[in-house]
Amino acid sequence: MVLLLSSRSIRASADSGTGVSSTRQTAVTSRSVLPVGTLARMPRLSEYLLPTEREPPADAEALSHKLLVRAGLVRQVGAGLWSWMPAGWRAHQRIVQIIREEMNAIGAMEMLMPIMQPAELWRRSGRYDAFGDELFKLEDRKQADLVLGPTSEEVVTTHAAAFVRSYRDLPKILYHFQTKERDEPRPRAAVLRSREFVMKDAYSFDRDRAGLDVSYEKHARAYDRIFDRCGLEWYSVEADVGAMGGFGAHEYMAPCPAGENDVVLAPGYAANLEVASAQAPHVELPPALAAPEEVATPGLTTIAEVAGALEVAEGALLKAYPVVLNDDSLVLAMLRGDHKVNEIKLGLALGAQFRPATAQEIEERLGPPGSIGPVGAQVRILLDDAVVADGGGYVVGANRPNLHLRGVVPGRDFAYERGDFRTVLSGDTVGGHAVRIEPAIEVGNIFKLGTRYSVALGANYLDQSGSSQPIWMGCYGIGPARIAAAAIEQFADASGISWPRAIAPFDVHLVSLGKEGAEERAYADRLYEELETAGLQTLYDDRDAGPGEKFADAELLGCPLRVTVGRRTLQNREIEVQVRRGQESRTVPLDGAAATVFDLWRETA
RNA sequence: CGGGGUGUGGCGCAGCUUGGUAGCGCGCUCGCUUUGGGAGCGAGAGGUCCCGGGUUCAAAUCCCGGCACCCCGACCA
Repeated sequence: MVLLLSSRSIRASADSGTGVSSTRQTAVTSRSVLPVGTLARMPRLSEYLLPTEREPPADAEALSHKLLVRAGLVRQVGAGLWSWMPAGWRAHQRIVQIIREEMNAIGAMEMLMPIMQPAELWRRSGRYDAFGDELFKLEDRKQADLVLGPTSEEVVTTHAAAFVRSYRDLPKILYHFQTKERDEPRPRAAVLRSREFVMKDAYSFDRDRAGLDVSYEKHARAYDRIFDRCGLEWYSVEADVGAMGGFGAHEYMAPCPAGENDVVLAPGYAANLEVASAQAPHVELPPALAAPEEVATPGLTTIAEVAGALEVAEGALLKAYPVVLNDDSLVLAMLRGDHKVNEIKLGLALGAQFRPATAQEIEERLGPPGSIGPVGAQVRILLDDAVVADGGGYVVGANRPNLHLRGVVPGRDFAYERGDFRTVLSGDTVGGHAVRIEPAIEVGNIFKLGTRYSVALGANYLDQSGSSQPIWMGCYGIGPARIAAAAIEQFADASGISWPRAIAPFDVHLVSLGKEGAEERAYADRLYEELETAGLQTLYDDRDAGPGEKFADAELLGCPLRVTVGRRTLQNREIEVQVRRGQESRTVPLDGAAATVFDLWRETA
């Protein structure tokens, strides 16, 4: 019953005040099928705009891109600019409604802030420059600087500064669904990464860090419910707090082939590859020598070449990664030859911003690039945790041309600090379990901002002792379009999309076979009314088209149930119901069909 | 920003090397037939060949410049 009610509330919001429904009503009325004044109904396909295509666009790569276009859900306007077609927008709106309900359930208040924002706010927060070229900038007729908001921290914090006076005004959670504008360097895969997209962004305001933790937890629970209700396969992972600083962050990831992030997974463990840590498998080392021994490696500069020539595992080499910090000091990061530097983790390990050293800096301070190493180097050395000192000897660069050293023992032959800054590899372990790494798309994130914006924009309150304190903030985003794309990626099959029930454009795709005026049509017309009355949002394919075309379109669009009214089953006073996910069909009696279909619908995923 | 690629009817493509008045499949319109897996026959409509300049008697085709879009990488709340 709860499901029924919620589906009705979605329908009401999806249909109110749209041009589509009024156009449809006019069309329907002119056909004298429904009396004037009847509640807006679900569409008949003969009157609906569902521009399906037999072939995907030539430039589409990702499955969700191909299917979104083929199923008539989106159309491209420009690079990273997409229109949602009516059926696609219905799916999007259902996702929005789920998010809205769960946000409201944690006491968040929906509002709306403008896309266009004064540049001044962004200058005050420091992000006018920090955001870089991704920020759309423009001028109005008075030459005042404006930006198109990629997000709304500045605006919402400004409001908080104006409205929050006392600790009694806190906590608060505000959110909106608003179009975001980002001049992405590389839009891709239709709505997966676009330059303009709708985002739900929420902002929490608390008295202190403990309060922020509570708001953050509320969002984490709301997000769990949102992604579950959307029918996605998902997990939350610890995330990099990034350039924005902050006190903690989680990303909500939906695994799918077109995903842009790599996620490291093991039982009880999930992390973005950017920050993941794991145990590396042991590597066989040649025995340590009494002292490092020079070995000629003429012309050999890569790990593979040196390892091959010396007949040792690549992991028995130590790779040197020289970086220069802000204070111009050079640090030599050393890790196993078979590992790769993770620059985000390296930054965390160094506790400082850095850049790779230039060839000239390497030459001047260490030796010839290609055979640099730690022994005798007069620089700070950071040794990766995966480099173990268990009696074996490593091969390292000698800081002289065409020479390496072997039998090298860290600690004995060079001093070092420890750090974890390598990129986790498939086959590494966490808690004894091998990790797997899979692509995923980020569908949402939660982020403890702290006081960065409140301090910059003067959002303070008076605490119980009457002293002024900055508000503690968190921000929480979700991209409905990405949820739609991820759902398509996760559940599509060879025939097309297979929507999770809760976010499908329609609940039922009703197909009537036989031409206009045939017996099947009369039964289908009646069933259409009954399905609507039962509370099922039904797309009725009443077109004068062949069965193959109708079935193909229904499976492409991917509503949870396809109901077919055709002569073959009608002979036995039955209709056919196909469950889209798995494509299993069954017949059900014509009498009471709507109720049976409703029950079947409730059982779908 | 680096590398690669593509722009020809609504969609997918051929034609370009070797210049000569633009073609195929699907879709669309009309008629008839057909109706449980993108059906058949017939008749049609629809194109500034991305834009600008140049060469030439003649440019989709050759040359120069530009724009747009896609893919890989870098970047990315």
